[in-house]
Amino acid sequence: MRIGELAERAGTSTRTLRYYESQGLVCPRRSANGYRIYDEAELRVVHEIRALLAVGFGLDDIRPFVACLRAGNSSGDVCPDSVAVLRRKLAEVDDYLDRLGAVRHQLHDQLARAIAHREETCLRTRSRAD
Amino acid sequence: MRIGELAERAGTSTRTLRYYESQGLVCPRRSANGYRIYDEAELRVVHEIRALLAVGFGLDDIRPFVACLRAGNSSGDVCPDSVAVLRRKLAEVDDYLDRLGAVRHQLHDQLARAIAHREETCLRTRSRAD
DNA sequence: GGTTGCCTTGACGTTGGTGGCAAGGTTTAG
DNA sequence: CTAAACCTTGCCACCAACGTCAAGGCAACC
Repeated sequence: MRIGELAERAGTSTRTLRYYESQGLVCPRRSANGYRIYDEAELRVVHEIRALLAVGFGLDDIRPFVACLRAGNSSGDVCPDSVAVLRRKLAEVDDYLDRLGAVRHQLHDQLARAIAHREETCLRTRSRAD
Repeated sequence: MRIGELAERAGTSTRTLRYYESQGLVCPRRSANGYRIYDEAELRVVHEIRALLAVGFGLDDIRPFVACLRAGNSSGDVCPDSVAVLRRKLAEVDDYLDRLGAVRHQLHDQLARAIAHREETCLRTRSRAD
């Protein structure tokens, strides 16, 4: 399979696939004329990459998962390095959830105060108009 | 007050203040030699900018708050445009919290499955070693 | 042999909020 | 007089994951 077909089957672009290759995530062999040739396993690798990217991982975080798949495992999750990344990412997400909750709280209060202030001003304006 | 003093008092850099000016958020007058001259009100404006940036706003979102302060209000929050931005941002944060919660859930499951798979494999390996 | 459609590499653009440097003018202190 | 400490404008670098364009090679079909 050449790059165009892989891109279509993986739901991405040829540019993206070449980028992943430049980042060492996929390593296709080349045909005599220099075209990239991919096998079915690479399709699964690209799917893994896309899935993890969608969750919010960076390409660096994804590298262990790809290595795990390429080592012959049925899932990219099961190798120690992958598990370590999963743990770290879970902790990061928990941390971010906390901070975002605090921001939500602050925004909520700020909004409530602003609205209260506006209604108060509005009432004063009306009473002056009476 | 000149740019260096304002930067120090606002806890930021001169580079940043010049950037805010290029974005139309602060408009200092100039002394005879071309130096930027800021008054105390600008310090409060910069504090407002920094506070909102810290919450995750972009400079575009902040513009109404600065205009509100500059219109003579004691708080940048109380003008209609500011309230609209606060509402929108609160909705965005709520939305992001939802998605991040879903991601957390998925990560948690993925991690649990990976660990279960590893323990299972480990048991099989041990039983073979017996 | 010309067109079409693949493929190649290379290089620049995007987004936001700065950091850093260059090359120069100003002011103040010693 | 000069050194230090300000200030000015302007431009490049950064991070990430690509998009987009350029200039060209290769393959297949009419």
